[in-house]
Formats: sequence, structure tokens, C-alpha cells
Amino acid sequence: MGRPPCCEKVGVKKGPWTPEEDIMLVSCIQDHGPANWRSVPTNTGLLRCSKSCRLRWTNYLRPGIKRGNFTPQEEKMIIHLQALLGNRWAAIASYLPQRTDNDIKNYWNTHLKKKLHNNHHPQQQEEEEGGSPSDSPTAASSSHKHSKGQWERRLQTDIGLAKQALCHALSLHQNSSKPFDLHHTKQQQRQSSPTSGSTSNNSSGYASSADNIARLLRSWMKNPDPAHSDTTQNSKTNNHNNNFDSLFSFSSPSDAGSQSVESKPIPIQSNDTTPPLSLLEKWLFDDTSIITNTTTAADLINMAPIDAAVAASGLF
DNA sequence: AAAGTGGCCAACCGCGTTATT
DNA sequence: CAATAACGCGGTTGGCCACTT
Repeated sequence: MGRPPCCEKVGVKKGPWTPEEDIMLVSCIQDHGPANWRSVPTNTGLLRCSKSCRLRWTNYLRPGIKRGNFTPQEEKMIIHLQALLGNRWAAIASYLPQRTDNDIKNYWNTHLKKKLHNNHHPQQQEEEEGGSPSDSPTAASSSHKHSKGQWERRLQTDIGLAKQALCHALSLHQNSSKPFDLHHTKQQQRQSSPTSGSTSNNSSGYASSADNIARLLRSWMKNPDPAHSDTTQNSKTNNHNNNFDSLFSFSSPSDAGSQSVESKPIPIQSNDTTPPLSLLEKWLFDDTSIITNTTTAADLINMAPIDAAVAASGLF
């Protein structure tokens, strides 16, 4: 009955990924695409469960991921969207295609919460800390929580995501066909952040996953000793600069936007096209636009995905 | 210079939903 | 239709690193 197990539970490795494992995973995904995670451990020989592989890919290795410092615009978007959607990080991440939900979640927990603490009075601070995730809205959403149930809010956003997916599907007629993946859909919506490509100067040194992998490969080729191969360490300390830039067709950081897995169906963004500000973005970037009533919030929820889709359609 | 402390983030865990047999 | 596992998401944690004392 049912499906066969994805992987043996015994002998599964946990903990930080090594560059070798990253390379094996990327190589596998290049060959088979980011689908059917169940088969990934088998195909790669990795002693990781499929779940771990998927997580590693979506949060770290996937092309188009921007790492490092968040821009003020991104901050504002996160703050506004969190107020609107609650801790639905995946939904929030859909508006920041270059950021992973995990990244946004971490940034919220480590930076933005504190920032808001400093700006809010004590009552709100307590609410933010004490409330459960899904019903811990900030002032904006709490103001209309009685008139608009959480389930309804969620439904509305899910409908929005469905619309985005539809938009993506329709856009495939004009694009090369790709296996559908929500993250890819997200990427294609608005792949031209004003700051994309510029974050390579940041402290983390990660502008994109192509860059990530190139760095991993460089450091690994220089020092294949597993004892030195902890990814976390490398990601923060390695700045080697030899000529091992493009194994697996990954290009150098400078052209990461045009990049990456050449032969495989991984959507690539164009870094030099900047879509016009959507209505949503205008609202998000406008500090003075606070949701004051149910109608406004509902309108925004209804408008946003369509608006985002319209903005996204300009990219295809 | 060493020890202590807190911040940050990658990865894991658990749960709800979806897909497959 | 039921059982089971995969998938996806949000919450939590462990460990590294930087800063402070």
C-alpha cells in the first residue's frame, strides 16, 4: 500500500553539508531537474534523505538566490507583508523571489523584530512576542482580525498564489518549457530587483548560488580535505580566486544572472531589466500607507497577486 | 589574551496537505 | 476509499563567530 519509503531512515547523514555533497546534489539536479526528490539520494549516492536534499537546494544551492544584506526596500516589503500575512514566510517569499522563506524568516527573527521593538510601545512588543505565529499580527492586521478571519485571509492569498501559478503557466508558451516549481514561478515574477548583482560586495560574499557553488568548488579543489570542508565555514571565510569558475556550466559571479545551469530547465532571471513598480510595491514601499480598515486590507490582498502577475508578465 | 555572552544562520523537526498505490 | 509516504511550510535549535568584559 501507499508509496515506497523515500529513503532508509538508518544511515542517513545529518548536519552541515560539505562541498562534495553540494556538488553531487547540483550535478544530479542538473541531470534530472529539481523534481522527484525521492530519487535524488539514489541518483547521487548521497547519504541524505530526500527532504534534506530538497531543503539544501531550495534554501542554498538554487540559482537566483540572493544572499547577504537585505535592502531597505526588501525590509519594508517584509514588514508590510508580515503585517498583512502573518508569519507565512513562503507567501512573503513569493514577493521576494530572490530570497528564500528561511532567509526571510531568519531575517525577521533576528533583525526586523528588534527594529520594530525599538519603534513600538511596550504593549505591542508583548503582543509580538507572546502571540502564536499565525495570529500574531502587528498593529495593522490586528486591527481587523475580528472582521476578517485568518482562514479567509489565508484563502485569499492562496488564491493569489494560484493566480500567479496560472500566470506562470500561461507564460510558458513564450518561454522554454520547464518543470513547474513554485520557487521558479516566484523567481520569474520579478527577477529584477534593483539591487540584484550588487550584493556581491556584502559581507557574506554570496551574490547568487552560482557564486556559491563556484566558491565551494574553488575551495574544495584547493583543499579537498573534508575536515576543512564545512560549508558554513567556507561560506564565510573563503575568498579564493583561481580560475575554476564554471564547472557544471556555472558562470562567474559577474554574470550570474545569465548563468547557471545551461542545459537544464532552471529559470534564469535577467538582472538588467527592472519592471515598473507595481501598485503593490508602491504600497509596500510607502511608509505612510498603513492598513487602517478591513476594506483596504482585503483590497490589497485581492489586488496584489494580479498586480504582481501583471508586473511579472512584463518579464516574459 | 582568555573567557563569557549574544547574534546569526543553516539545518532539523513536526505537522498539515497532497499524491500515489 | 484507505493507507502510506512525499511534499511543503513554519517553528526551533545547535554551532560557529564576533564582540565585550
